[in-house]
Amino acid sequence: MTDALKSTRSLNVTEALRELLLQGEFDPGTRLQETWLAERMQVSRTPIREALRVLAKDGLLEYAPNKGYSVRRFSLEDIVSAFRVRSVLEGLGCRLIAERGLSEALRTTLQSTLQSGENLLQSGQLERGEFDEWREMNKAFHLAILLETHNDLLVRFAKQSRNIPIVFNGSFRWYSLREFQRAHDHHQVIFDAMNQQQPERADFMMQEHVMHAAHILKKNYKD
Amino acid sequence: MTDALKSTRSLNVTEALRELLLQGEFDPGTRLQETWLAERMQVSRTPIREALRVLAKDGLLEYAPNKGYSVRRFSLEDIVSAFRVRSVLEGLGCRLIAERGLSEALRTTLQSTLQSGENLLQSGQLERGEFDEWREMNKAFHLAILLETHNDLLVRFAKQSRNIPIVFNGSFRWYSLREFQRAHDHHQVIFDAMNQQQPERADFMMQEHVMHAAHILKKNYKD
DNA sequence: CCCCGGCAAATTGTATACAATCTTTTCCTT
DNA sequence: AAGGAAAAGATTGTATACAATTTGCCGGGG
Repeated sequence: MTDALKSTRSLNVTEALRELLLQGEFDPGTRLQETWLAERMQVSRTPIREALRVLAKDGLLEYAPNKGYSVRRFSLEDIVSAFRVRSVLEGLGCRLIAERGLSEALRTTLQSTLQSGENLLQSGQLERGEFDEWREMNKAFHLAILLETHNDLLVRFAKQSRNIPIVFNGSFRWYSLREFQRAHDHHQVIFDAMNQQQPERADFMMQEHVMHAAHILKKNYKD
Repeated sequence: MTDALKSTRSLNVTEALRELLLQGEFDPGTRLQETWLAERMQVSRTPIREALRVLAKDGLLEYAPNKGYSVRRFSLEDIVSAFRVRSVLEGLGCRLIAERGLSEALRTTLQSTLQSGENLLQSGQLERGEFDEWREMNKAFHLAILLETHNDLLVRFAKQSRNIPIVFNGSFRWYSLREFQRAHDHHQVIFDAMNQQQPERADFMMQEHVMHAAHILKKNYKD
């Protein structure tokens, strides 16, 4: 029996709370009281406390001994800094893949995501605010590269660097068709560079790609 | 009164346990039972559980719901991968500093650590296995650069990437005088590159510096 | 001999009681 | 009225009791 999806209240609460924080449900600076959360989540303080500690370690909450947890405030500078870190991490991922060459499996996966991107751009749906498919495609592209590196720490850090409210699911809300096209071009060049075993080019273009997203966010984000 | 150093049992246990793990006190794969740890640490299971969860998030322990925690096994490949990640992170740190130029404070700090390195190389103490001062100097050099970036995520990731047993305090045990000299040369070049605002060179040399340490470890580490 | 229910022991997960610390209010002093 | 100790309340930290789940063991059936 495939029971690999077993869980506990503590883990469930952690993910539920994370989602709330990423959605911006709580204003920055808000103090999160354990009893209040426990009541809201319909569990005791024990799993709440474990969740809070984990989320603080993830940088979403701030903690002071004997005083409790509060929602972290992310300045625009914090967010851009996080993008910069992510850019070198994902850049390294591309470099590692390019050095050893694309596996058949990864080539197939990436070509599939590129095709999805192509289709989405043709359909014109992207102008009507239907971002979900694009988001999914984009996530698949970036994650496939990361996983293929087989570098646990790289994957962990790259994932963690996206755990930021408002930004967590991409800044596509501000993308024009032109921007989607540019992102798609980036994806294609990155694929091409890895496919031709050009580590430097793959690394550089991925950094460019990530930092361009940061640039767009910087232009539109009002704090 | 300076009571900024207040703490809790949970935090103390976390750091104590982390230290034990980094020192290799427990064999990889060992299951860490809460009651056993609680007895050994002279506290109840509550702070133990919080510590275990944090250390699992740090990658030092593995966790399975309803089954508990066990000591993670680090293969040589895992360790080298972690070095590669750290190299690009610290490389980015140097790049950022070099781009904006050295602050007077950082220049002073780094020159001080370089002087310490010079003195240690002259004294010949390094051959007698007195690594503590070198370790301290090295840590000060790397940390000063990271902190000056004011990039929280970068600092957090770079610190976290060193949380690996056996390696956590440098692989100086295998350094010959020649190796210490080379490391010192690297430090000087990195400083020079940042001082002359040469981001590319600073980044590259820091990566070289970190990966050279990985190379030495790879040669000597028996698993 | 193997397998596999199922009971018993051990271990983790959760709730709750109690202790320690922090925060707020009160009320006295100046 | 301002300041500040001291008590009352609220909140976090820790221990422990209880529940749920897993693990080990035993015996019966194939």
